[in-house]
Amino acid sequence: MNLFADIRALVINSLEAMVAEGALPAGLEMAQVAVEPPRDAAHGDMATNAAMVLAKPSGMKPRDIAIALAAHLLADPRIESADVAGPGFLNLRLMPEVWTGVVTAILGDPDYGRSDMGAGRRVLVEYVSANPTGPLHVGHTRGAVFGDALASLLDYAGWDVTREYYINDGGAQVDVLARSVYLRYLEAHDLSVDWPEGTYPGDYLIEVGEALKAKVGDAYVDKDEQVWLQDVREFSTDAMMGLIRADLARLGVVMDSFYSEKSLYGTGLIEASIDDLRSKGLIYEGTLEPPKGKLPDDWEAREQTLFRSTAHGDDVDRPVQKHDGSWTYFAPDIAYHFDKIQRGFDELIDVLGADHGGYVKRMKAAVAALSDGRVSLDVKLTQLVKLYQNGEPFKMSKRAGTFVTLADVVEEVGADVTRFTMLTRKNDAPLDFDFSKVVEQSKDNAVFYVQYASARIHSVLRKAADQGVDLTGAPVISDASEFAVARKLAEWPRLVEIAARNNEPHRIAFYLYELASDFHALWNRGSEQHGVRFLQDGDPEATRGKIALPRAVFVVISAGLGILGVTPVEEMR
RNA sequence: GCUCGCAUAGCUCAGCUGGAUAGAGUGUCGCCCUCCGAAGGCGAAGGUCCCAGGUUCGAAUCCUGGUGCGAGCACCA
Repeated sequence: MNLFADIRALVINSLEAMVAEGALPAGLEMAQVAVEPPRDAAHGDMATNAAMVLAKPSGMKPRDIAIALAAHLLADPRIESADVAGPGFLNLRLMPEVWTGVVTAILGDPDYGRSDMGAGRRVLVEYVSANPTGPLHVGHTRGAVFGDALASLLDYAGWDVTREYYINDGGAQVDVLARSVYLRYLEAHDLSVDWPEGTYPGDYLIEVGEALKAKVGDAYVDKDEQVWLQDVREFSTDAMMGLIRADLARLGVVMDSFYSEKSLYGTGLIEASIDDLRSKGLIYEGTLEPPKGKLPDDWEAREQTLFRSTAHGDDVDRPVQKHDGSWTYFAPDIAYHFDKIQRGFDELIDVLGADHGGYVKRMKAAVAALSDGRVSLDVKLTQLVKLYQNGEPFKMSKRAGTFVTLADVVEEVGADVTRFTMLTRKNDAPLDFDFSKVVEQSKDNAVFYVQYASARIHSVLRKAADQGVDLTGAPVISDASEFAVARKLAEWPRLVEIAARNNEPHRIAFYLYELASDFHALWNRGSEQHGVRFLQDGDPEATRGKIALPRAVFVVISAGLGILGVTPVEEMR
């Protein structure tokens, strides 16, 4: 059930009835008619802009439309009052039974809030996709949490979701990794080595070097690179992906698939994707203009194979082949997205770090060209995470190879706290992550505040059960603070759709905070008004009616936290 | 120089498809525990929604032009 959708349908039906009886002209576009929660609760339960939206196309005054519409709406048993206000808003107040009905509906439907908005369309969410050269760090963590929650959100809203990790195992950085592991391998043989610029001296490679020794013995000692590079490269990337999978597991992130860049080579897929573009007249040999502003010292005009990305909104055309004929990094990316399209996805979402912002236009151009505009690509950029400890910037060691890892963060504060906290900011806003703050038990900390509501609900239900109360009763609500909670619960399905439409899972986190706030207010109301307390001493039947509402709150908190990948707690520790 | 993102209360941030008197936390100042978990609640004060134009019944939101901050700008990924 979606109360806002139901009432909107009622408004539309009423408007159509007005058309039928000649009170409104035929052929009006109703898409802009909205039914929303009013900003100010004093205005009522819901408001519609129908009269204002239709005033111009119908050539009528907003108030006249609103008054006529109000008369129709009042005939519905759910509508208690309909008042014209402001420039032509129609403020609706719903009958108390409607809110009781919302609570009843939630208790009868564990999937309350799920939507079919996605209509089963297939969406691929690509996220993390960190280079397989080391463990995941904080920046990756945000991308992992965001992408995972977004994927869950879209699933909840009716999309057919695939979660995928693109392994950049085809480029030069993997050679660097292999050489670094080789040096650790030599060290494992007690040989002393130099660490040249541009290698990865991280401690996490020590055991990889030792593992390599265990596998091949001294077969690669004092041998030319061409002997061992290919094998060590494969061995190392496998080891790194093992680390990364373990990191993802710590966070509770489970991918549906890992897609290897290397697997693109030798299959003809790169060639096929470029040929596809060529057949559309979008590939040509040419020379790029030098970049404006500061000119690189070694810049010189070179003829390259270029993709005419400007035909699809990019600023300049992009090279897909270097001057020497080898592919640029962009070519396998085109091929990878070509493959996504061929696998039949209707929508693509790439979650990238903000430092990849310059890459967005060309990739959108490629997807638009390859799919002839049929497949959409939305690129979500996650901004930096700044670490703090007690309000002070958290000092990271500058020593090469050491940084704050995902594992460090999760070990320090836990996966639930990490996930929720990283979703309390919009993806494109920088995030301050204070190790002390995020585990603090105060309402300043959204994770705690929401979990506290969950714990209180369980506390009440435990006590009720101890008193022998049947926990399955129908709701009995009457106080304003109870209706406030019910109204907030009614917004849940609508909120899910808004969040999904915008690909913005942070809205779920903010909603849960608001719901928790209304719940805590209700809780305290019980201090003054014993009649609204959940536990009605010596009256099991009354308690039964009162605990229905917190049970419904928990259904929604549980669903919301589920989307964020956070487990609701039953008690605070 | 160009592109993208951001700019909202002292501070940290929300703000839906354009909607009414722009919200929350924090901080400041008042209240509220004989009572289900006070780890909480209620209230007060606090605003040039960066600036200037434009679109329209209506703009924090959309458009144009500025300002400031961040990120990125051929042959690396």
